Amino acid sequence: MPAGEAVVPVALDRASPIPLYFQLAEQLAAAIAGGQAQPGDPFENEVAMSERLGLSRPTVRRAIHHLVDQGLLVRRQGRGTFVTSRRVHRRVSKGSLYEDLSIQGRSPSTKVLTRANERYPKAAAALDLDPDAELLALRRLRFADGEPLAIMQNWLPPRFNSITREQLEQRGLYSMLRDHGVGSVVAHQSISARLPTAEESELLEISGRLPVIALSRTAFEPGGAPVEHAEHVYRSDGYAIDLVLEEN
Amino acid sequence: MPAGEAVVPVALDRASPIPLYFQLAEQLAAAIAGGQAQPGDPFENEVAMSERLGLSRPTVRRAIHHLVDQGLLVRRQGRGTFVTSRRVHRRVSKGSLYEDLSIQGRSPSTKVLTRANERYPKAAAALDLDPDAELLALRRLRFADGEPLAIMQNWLPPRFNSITREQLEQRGLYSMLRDHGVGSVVAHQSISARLPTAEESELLEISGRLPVIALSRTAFEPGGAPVEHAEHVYRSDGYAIDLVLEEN
DNA sequence: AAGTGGTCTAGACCACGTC
DNA sequence: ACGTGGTCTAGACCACTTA
Repeated sequence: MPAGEAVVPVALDRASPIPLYFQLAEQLAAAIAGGQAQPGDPFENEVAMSERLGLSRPTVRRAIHHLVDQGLLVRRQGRGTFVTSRRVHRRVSKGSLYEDLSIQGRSPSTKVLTRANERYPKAAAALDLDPDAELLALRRLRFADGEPLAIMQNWLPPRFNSITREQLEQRGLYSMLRDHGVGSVVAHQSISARLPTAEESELLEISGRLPVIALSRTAFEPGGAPVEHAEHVYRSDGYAIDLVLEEN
Repeated sequence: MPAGEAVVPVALDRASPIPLYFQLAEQLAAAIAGGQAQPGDPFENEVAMSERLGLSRPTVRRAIHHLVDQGLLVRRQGRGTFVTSRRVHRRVSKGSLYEDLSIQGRSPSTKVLTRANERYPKAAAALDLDPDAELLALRRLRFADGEPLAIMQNWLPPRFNSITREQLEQRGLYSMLRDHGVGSVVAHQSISARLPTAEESELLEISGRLPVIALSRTAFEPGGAPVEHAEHVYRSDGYAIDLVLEEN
């Protein structure tokens, strides 16, 4: 048994409605994030852990598997389980979809330009609606430290009509969608580049020949129902869209 | 029992080294891909399936969970399991990292411009090597239907020095890495836009004021070892980088 | 009330890598 | 030979949805 083996103290609450495997996974993740288990350290093996915690081995396996999915742990058959190098963690990166801009250390803010019902056949088609259907159209300007950064246009099906300007300013679009029962989504996103239109140049305060990043996205609920169509335009100077991807 | 319930014929080989849950998952996925189970169709419930196939319920659960991860199935507690709308499938999209350009219907080809050992402190730093370390540097030009599309520059640690020009032309970089024992990777990728340099304009045959998409990427093995640093430049007219993302 | 997925147990045997 | 993770079983009980 190596001296550096990470044995994480865990407190389980069997009365809690939170599943045991999830309680365990969260506490192990916290130990890794907190540095109690360093990258490269061997992790306690699952048989020992199940005995120590009074859990069955499949339950412990499930918790560990959860962390492997997030990139926090690596398992090597015949060798053991190890803490991953920090930069392989995919845990945070899932959020990259809606905070995909690198505004690190800058204070972000959003201004709602318009909130209206309008027709836009292209978005309606993406949302599986009649081309003439009225959509909820949102147009927002995104700032970092007071400088304009992006124009965000979103079109939503009529079922989201109850979303107000004030709610958007305060809480963001995807927080609102959650209130409407939208849990997880899968989005198809397309990124390109072009020169800005006159209107875009004005809103983004672009003077010279700076190109913009154009992002088009349609998001779907797991069942396949379209949730949102977005067309965003970003300034390209000093900003980039960061992604964490995996390939198997 | 609804009439449209999808009951997929499955043939399992218990003598095969391929795990049962994986055999089952593959055959169910094939049935969905082949249209035997249509989007929205209710799927056979797991208890019935385990009895029909002579498998334990956890094994069947594991196969189904595998397909849920790929976005092929959705499960609703108390209701059942359903085939997902086609566009929510994440199954294929994993490959988006290395074929992330939409060259649909166009025949791609690659020309190796240079293959050399050189120093490039920025890439060396990304690869956790000494700034003065010699790296394997690859410079390739990517075509679609004979038109130049992208300049691809990659830097790799010395352990990949055995990769030759000929292998690259024929089989692509990531196929080579696989031969060197690199299975899955996690990549941090940054996408921006700018105007091309004179050299880039020439190589990509850009005449006017067309911006380019600049992509920077560093890929890591699960254990955290850096595998590759890439800096790619794409023409932005008519081309876009397509991604499938998820948010939970 | 009935049927579905969600969780959990307590074992078993196998495959792989290291000593 | 030993220890590791990988697979699999045959049950059990709970939570949620629909009728």
